[in-house]
Amino acid sequence: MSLPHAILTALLEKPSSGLELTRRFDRSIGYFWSATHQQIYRELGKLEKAGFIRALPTDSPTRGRRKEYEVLVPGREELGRWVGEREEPRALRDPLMLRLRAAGVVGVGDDLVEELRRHRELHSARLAEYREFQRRDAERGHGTERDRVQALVLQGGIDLERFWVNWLEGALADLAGPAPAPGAAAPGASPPTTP
Amino acid sequence: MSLPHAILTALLEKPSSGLELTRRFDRSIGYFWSATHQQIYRELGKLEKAGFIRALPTDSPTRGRRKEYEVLVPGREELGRWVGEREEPRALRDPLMLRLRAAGVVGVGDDLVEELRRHRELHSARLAEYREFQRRDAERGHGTERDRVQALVLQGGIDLERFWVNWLEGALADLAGPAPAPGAAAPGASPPTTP
DNA sequence: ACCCATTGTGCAACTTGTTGCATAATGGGG
DNA sequence: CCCCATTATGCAACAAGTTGCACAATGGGT
Repeated sequence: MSLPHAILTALLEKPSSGLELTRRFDRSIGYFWSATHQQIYRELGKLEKAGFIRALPTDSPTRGRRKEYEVLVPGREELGRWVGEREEPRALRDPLMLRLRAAGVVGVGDDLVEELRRHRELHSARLAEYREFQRRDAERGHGTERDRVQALVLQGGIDLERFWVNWLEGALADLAGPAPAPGAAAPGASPPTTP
Repeated sequence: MSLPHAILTALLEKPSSGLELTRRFDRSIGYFWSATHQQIYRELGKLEKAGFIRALPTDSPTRGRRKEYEVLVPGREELGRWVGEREEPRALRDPLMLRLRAAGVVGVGDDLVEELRRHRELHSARLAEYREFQRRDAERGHGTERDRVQALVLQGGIDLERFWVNWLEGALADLAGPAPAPGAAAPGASPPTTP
């Protein structure tokens, strides 16, 4: 149950409309918690009904109309409670590693190697982007706890991207190196499982 | 749509029953793709209906009875197709970083610091465990492509755990260092958002 | 005045993942 | 022989996340 709390955090950092939140979830917050606009609108509805947030009062109807939300006291309290909770680290779920493992059984094809390269580039680009954010943040210095914490989280994002780039680099080197069978890549080594 | 392919991979590596699969998903495979037994049984049903796997023939009813599955040719083909697919890296979703960021707004409490320490220990323990696997695997050497690929994936797991340990280490140092306000930890710095 | 791309909100249907529970076979201990 | 813990499969209800689409306002271009 993290999405509502992600939204509360975002709204506390800066009151926003649904679309604005969506945009922010594509940037800073989205680096470690992604969400589609649908999820966000739905959750905003629930949070409002629960009395955790409210839409800034406005005249006229709301449909198709920008609606800005702010966090109410109970919302802030709920967030504080949640921050102190105990929760197990969530089990990793990564399709790329899974595909690599599958390739160990059915054979590593050129497509997969290409895909590994592509991912390396993507992660590399993101790493550069994050580094740029870090550079800009550094100029303003981190005085408040909030600044320091955000810097920590950003550092986490950077380290994580670095992990991916390094690991993919190693994987590509390993796959290209030890078995450069001339001609085409060797398909599965064992005969079909089924008679 | 990764779960069915994770199961196909596991079954190709070694034909198993539902419960066995569940166990294996708690170990090697589960390091990068977790699944509960419910998910697995449901998916086994679907895969069988789709003609990708079959239960080894047996007399007598099946209820409460061990049922072993093996992959059929179409299943292997489907897996091969999937391995070559193009897929975007999945957006990260990590509650711990989220909580830290939330703490930047509502204040970093002792509970959260304790939680960070706990996670560091957990990741540290897992790192040790993976290293042990690696040591054991190294003895048998990696001859086949399959062995080499599994070693790569394991290396990924290790690097990832190492990332966590290091980052948490840094975070704890940073939180403990720069602002050791005597007495209790300072709660939220700014006044409530709402009047 | 009209078109239309953009911004913004939202519903509905679907897939995926989780939780709690029910039920059947099996084999060892008293 | 019966109890019961363990192994094993499974249903049902729910929660979370995704996809596709619909619709309303706005503002610039022509």
